[in-house]
Amino acid sequence: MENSNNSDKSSVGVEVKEEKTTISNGHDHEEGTSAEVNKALNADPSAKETNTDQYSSPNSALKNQEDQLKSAKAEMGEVREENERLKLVLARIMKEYQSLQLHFFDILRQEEAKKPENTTAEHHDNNTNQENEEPELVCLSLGKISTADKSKKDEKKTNNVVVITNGRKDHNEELNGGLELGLGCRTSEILKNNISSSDNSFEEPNKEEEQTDQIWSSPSKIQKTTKSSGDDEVSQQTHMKKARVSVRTRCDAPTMNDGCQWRKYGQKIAKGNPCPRAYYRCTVSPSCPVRKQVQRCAEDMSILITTYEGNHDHPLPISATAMASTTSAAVSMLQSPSSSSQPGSFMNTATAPMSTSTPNNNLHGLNFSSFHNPRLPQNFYFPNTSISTSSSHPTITLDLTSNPSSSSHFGRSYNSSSTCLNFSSSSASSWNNYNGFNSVSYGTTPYQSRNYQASGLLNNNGKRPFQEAYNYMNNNINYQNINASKQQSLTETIAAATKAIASNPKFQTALAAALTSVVGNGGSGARENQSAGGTESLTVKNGIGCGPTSFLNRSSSLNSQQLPQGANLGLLPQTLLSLSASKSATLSPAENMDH
DNA sequence: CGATTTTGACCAGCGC
DNA sequence: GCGCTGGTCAAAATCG
Repeated sequence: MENSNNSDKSSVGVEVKEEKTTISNGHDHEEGTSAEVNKALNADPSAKETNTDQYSSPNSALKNQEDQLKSAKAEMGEVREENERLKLVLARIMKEYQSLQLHFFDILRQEEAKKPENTTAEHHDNNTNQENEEPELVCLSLGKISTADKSKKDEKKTNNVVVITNGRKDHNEELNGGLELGLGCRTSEILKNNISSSDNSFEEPNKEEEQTDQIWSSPSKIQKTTKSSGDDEVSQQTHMKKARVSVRTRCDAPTMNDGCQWRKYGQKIAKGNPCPRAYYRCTVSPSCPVRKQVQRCAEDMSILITTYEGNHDHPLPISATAMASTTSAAVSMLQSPSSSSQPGSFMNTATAPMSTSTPNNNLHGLNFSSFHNPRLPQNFYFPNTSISTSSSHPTITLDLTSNPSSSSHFGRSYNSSSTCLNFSSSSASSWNNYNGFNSVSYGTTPYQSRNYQASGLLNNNGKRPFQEAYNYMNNNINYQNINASKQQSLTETIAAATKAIASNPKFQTALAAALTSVVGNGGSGARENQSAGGTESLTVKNGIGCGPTSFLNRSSSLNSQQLPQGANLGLLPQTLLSLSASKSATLSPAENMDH
């Protein structure tokens, strides 16, 4: 629409210009010699008449030109009017769309209200472990009810919690207002800190990257290791808590192979867990600040909790990009400011705090901006997502362990190692692997030669709405093909995906259920608007009929960053698929893969 | 022999 | 200020 108008204007502009040229010629003619005039008159009677008129009225030529100019202006006016009409139409469409969305959400909420008990019970079960481990942690488990730990400690920290609860009335306002499935966050230290440092991240990619760096840097460590770099940086980082991404997976191996090279530098018995916590640092680059902690879940030894911290300062191996993407997506949720005023940016990796300290985009780990174009936000869908806003480190937990009972696409197997968590492959294939579509062994690194196999990484609650939606996506999008043809136009891919998704009632049904679980549960409520550029909100983007799941979603306002942006393995319920055609065309192959 | 792991010591932040 | 806890350091041990 906009383009057509522009072209119209453009053509009009050309006309006017030509007219001016004509006028100019007329002027020249007017100033020509009488001989020239006579010659012209003799040559063409009609011209003679015309020129005679000109002679009879020296300004007649100009008047003609002025008439033409007027007509051109009138034409321009028409074009403007047309443009205005189109704008009005667009506005009306948008209004209607929003209205329909609201209506849709209302219906979902109503449906959800009919079955709150089941949801509550389920949610509680699924989050038991996390709550025990991390009392301060409030779950954003999509499709589930989050339950805060009842301990006094938790109560004291209520204000620091990010909560997404089921169908709370107080969330309705936000929901209605912005059509967002925002991950409400109240006075979260994390968000505040991060947001404060990344307010502009959506507008200025470069700044975002810088901010990201700050965010992901370890304050204490940096103080030690970069004292020479300047007090300013240190002080800045000191008050900025670094974000962490914790991934819970079922894994028999001592550690999960995420494709990166790690060296163990310490081990401790942490309070409340008989299992020692191992500390690893990235050895790909001697100066790489990335750390990870690995610890078994006290309640379920089969669950491995891997916590990533910091951002890589070096290119990452392909095998490491998948996990990086996942964590980046998670971090984006953690770091990006929520904003009900920012439709379309639910889980946008572009807002993640990953910084690209190196020009190389192959960063991994927590430096997600690298793998993906920082300017190209990406959305992800994580099955179980929790955010801990402990004062020390904002942490987002991706629970990939859940429910063994499920089946089908999210199938996982605890007992066998046949279902692999393949971080060595591309994000696209990783997606498939997560869903049990593929079983690919990890790529090995010099020191991690074991063929680690993590099973049951995906939550497989077959009844979980978002998962169903996600399943649908997997079934309808050939990620493998996408991966194989990385150079394929992303536009085509997205278009195909969009078409498939939007046109399929099954997906819509799943989506509706997903919305119910998130929106209907008041998922948008708890989170306050942290800044204008918020990207944490779950936004339902229009068009494609792909509401809350903005897997492919991109919001123009989000294009900027760095946040770590990424990809994914994870399943962020909120982000499945909100497409913007105009943007999709700009996606890179890497992103394509991710999607 | 170089890289990694182990493990006790040390340090810093936080709560009381 | 003190104790607890998390996190890191670094020497020694181990591995390939």
